[in-house]
Formats: sequence, structure tokens, C-alpha cells
Amino acid sequence: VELNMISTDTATQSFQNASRLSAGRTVAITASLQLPGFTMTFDRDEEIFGEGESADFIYRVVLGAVRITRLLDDGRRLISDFYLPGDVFGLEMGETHGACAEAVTDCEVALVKRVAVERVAAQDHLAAGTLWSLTSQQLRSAQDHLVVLGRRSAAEKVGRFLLDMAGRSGGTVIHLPMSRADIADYLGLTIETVSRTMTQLERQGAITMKGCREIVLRTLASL
Amino acid sequence: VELNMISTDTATQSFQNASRLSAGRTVAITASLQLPGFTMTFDRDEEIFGEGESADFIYRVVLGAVRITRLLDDGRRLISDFYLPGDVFGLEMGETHGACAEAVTDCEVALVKRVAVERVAAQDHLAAGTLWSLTSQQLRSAQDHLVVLGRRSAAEKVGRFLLDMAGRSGGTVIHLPMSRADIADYLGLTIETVSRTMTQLERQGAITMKGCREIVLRTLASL
DNA sequence: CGTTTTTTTGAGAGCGGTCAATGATGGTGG
DNA sequence: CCACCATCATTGACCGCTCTCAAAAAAACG
Repeated sequence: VELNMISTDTATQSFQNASRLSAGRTVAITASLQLPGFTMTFDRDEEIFGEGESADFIYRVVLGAVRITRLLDDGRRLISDFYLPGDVFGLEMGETHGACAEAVTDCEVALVKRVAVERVAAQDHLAAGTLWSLTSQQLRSAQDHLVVLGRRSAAEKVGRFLLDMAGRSGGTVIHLPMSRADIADYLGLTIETVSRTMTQLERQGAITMKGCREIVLRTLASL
Repeated sequence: VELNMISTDTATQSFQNASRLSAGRTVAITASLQLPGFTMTFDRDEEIFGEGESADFIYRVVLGAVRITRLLDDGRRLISDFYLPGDVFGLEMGETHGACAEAVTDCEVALVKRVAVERVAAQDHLAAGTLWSLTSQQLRSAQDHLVVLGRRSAAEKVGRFLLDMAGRSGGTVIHLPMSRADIADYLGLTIETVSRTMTQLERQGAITMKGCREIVLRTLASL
């Protein structure tokens, strides 16, 4: 693995707000793939990269949450994925990004230059395998999302979503970083239906809500 | 690129019906990635690989069409993708297949052993890049599918599907290899809704149908 | 040519979308 | 610290679209 430092200059060429930029350091894309990079912070709803922009970096969530959105021709919005701390994103693209990444909450993101990653992959076939594997995982995750979106009632969609979020946070107590609008655009429902379904699930005793973002799963079977 | 021949013996270990097997020959996964492999033919609705099976091969459609299906817990079926001649599939999996591949029509498929592909990728970083790129393309295709499935009316879903099929066959005259049931499970609709939507599109003048599988696009704007 | 499968068409009901109003939450400035 | 405002979430009433159930028509198959 080569160790060419990414200069902060290079980074500031791409990002106007250099004050949000940490000094260059080693960033772990995965445990087995560490590269020189840097970190940035983004405010809630701030754009991390836009649709059509050239894909110069690969990203890893350090703190907070990130959503991948696509704008449909009729003005609607679809969220194809949420990324939580530890998740890698920006791989799903070719030369230019096919979707837009935004901060769901204030968040911190680690970046490495794509060319640096590709340079390492060209020399280290283990690293190349890691990249392929990561992309493959995301493909499988997208197909899981398809299953949820495919058919199923609103209750099933919301239930699957909550189970998925619980799985990723490793327990039955969930803190949802995203708004109802985000959930709706992720599940192909309206805000109202998501809200109605949540209260319905609570009345059935399947979940308990402390505020609209703190959710405890009770009877997982009924989800 | 190494040239270890895949013995027909190895193949017959995995496939019972060895009569369907062609002799080993060079198979082009892409133009830039050619490997020793063989071809097989499958009857309509025959299983090419099953969910949970170990992913020993990578496939390329030579003739016919292939569908990737997942069975949902409630017995429903979701089709995540259709593959047409030239398309590569079997990449989206890890150690075991996460979905099932079936022949939509009688078809011919070229196979190469996954380990052979990985062996080449380990030595040839161009080949490794090709694999990453192919997987990445499929990820993007899955995300496009998400957009169609996400929301949209039945008319929009069917319209998008027809436009997509037209794009892949390179014209406005489409031959649909798959049944209404397949289309329904791909779009998250019922057979009846697909059928009704098609006749509705024809009445609007958007398409013309010669039988239920020969479709000509007329006014693309209204799709 | 008869049988089976697939597709089309019809009528009715349920679910989620739409529009609209109320209630909660969070951030800002006085 | 509290009042205010903006944003977000919840709830309600109504309508339209798609699913369901059912039957007829068309196509595929031997």
C-alpha cells in the first residue's frame, strides 16, 4: 500500500468551505484498506455531492447519517439508501455520480481520492477484492430494498424498515436520524401514510414511541 | 490471462444434465475479459441456479432471456432483473447466491468458473477493474429499478418498463420474451393491472400491439 | 382438434393518496 | 427564560387507483 499524502490543497480545490476540512490523515475505508485522506463535516441537509458531479472521492460515514437521493422528472424524490457510521458510499457510481448525497443530520465524513484507491487496487489485488466486495454488498442491499419496495402493504414496508434499522443499530431500541419525509421517500409512501402506520403499529403493541424518533420494538413477529 | 482449461468433468459435477453441456471453449465475459468456460442450454422456466446455492460460476446470456427472482416469505415472487443476450449475471452474489436465476425462454448461457475469474483478476488489474465496473453497472441498474418501483402509477411503471426494453433492443419495436406474470412481479403490480394498463396505453395511441408480446412504441412522450 | 395455460375484461372493495386542519417540536431573538 | 415562529408530525375526511375475485377470450401445446 503506497502512502502518498493527499495534500490539503487538492481537497480545497474541490470544496469551497475549507474551514470544515480536517488535516490529511490515514482513513480506513475498511479495516484492510487504509489510505491517506481527510475528514469533513457537513450541516444537516447540506449536499455532500450532487447528481452529475464527477466522482472524485470515496466516502465513509464517521458520525451522523447520509442519504442518497434521486430527483424524479415530476419533482418527486426517491431515497435509495441511508448510510450510518462505518458505511462506505460513493462506490455505486461510474465517472460521474448518478445520484446526490446529502447529510441527514450534522455529520462527519472521511474521504479518500478515488484515483488513489484505484492506484492501490491496481497493485494490491486484496484491495481490489475489497472494493469489488463492497460494491457487491451494496448491490445486494439495493436488491433487498427492491424486495421491500416491490409490493407489500404500508405496514409491511414500515415494519421491514424498522427491523432493518434495528439490525443496523444492533438492538431493539432505535433512534431514527431521518424525518418522516425521508422515510416516506425511501419506502415509496407519503408522509401521512408513514405517520398513520407508525401510530397503528404502536396501537397494536408492535412498537413503543418516545417522541417520533425514539422507537422500541416490542413484538417483532408482527412486523 | 492464463489459459487453464475447465474440464467438462468439473462441470458435470455441478450439473446433472451433462447432455446440455457444450465442450469447453473460450467464453467472453466482456470483450476485454475472455476466459476458458463452456455453454449450457436451459428449457423455459428451468432453474439456472437457486437461492442459497454456492456461487461457483459467472454467467453470460448468449440466447434467450433470464430472470432473477426472490421468493418472499408470503409466497409472492419478486423479479429483480431480466437479462438479455450479452448481459452478464451472477456477479451480484457473495459466497452463495442471494437470489434464484431462471430461464424466461429456452436459452443458452455461457459459464466461467468464479475462481478462474478471481484468479485472473488477482494478476490482471485491468480484468479486476472490469469486474468492479460490471458490478457497479448492475448496482446502478438496480437503483434505476428502485426509481421505477418507488412510486409512480401503474401506467408510469409499465411505460418505463417498455421504454427500458426498447432501449435494450435498440429500437421502438419490442419483442417481450416474458409473460405478464413476470412483468407484474418485476413492477410490483398484478397481472390484471399490467394487462389493463397495456390495453389502456394502446387505446391512448401510445403503443400498438400485435399479439401480447409484440409491441411498437408510438408516442414515447406519453410513456 | 381438444386441452391447458395465459391473457383480457368486468364488477366490487380496500388501501393509500390528496387536501386540509390541528398538534408537537425546535430554534431564534427579545 | 419565555414568547414567537417555522418546521415537522399527526389526525381526519374523501376519493381514486389498484387489488381481489370471477369469468370469458385468446393463445400455446401436444
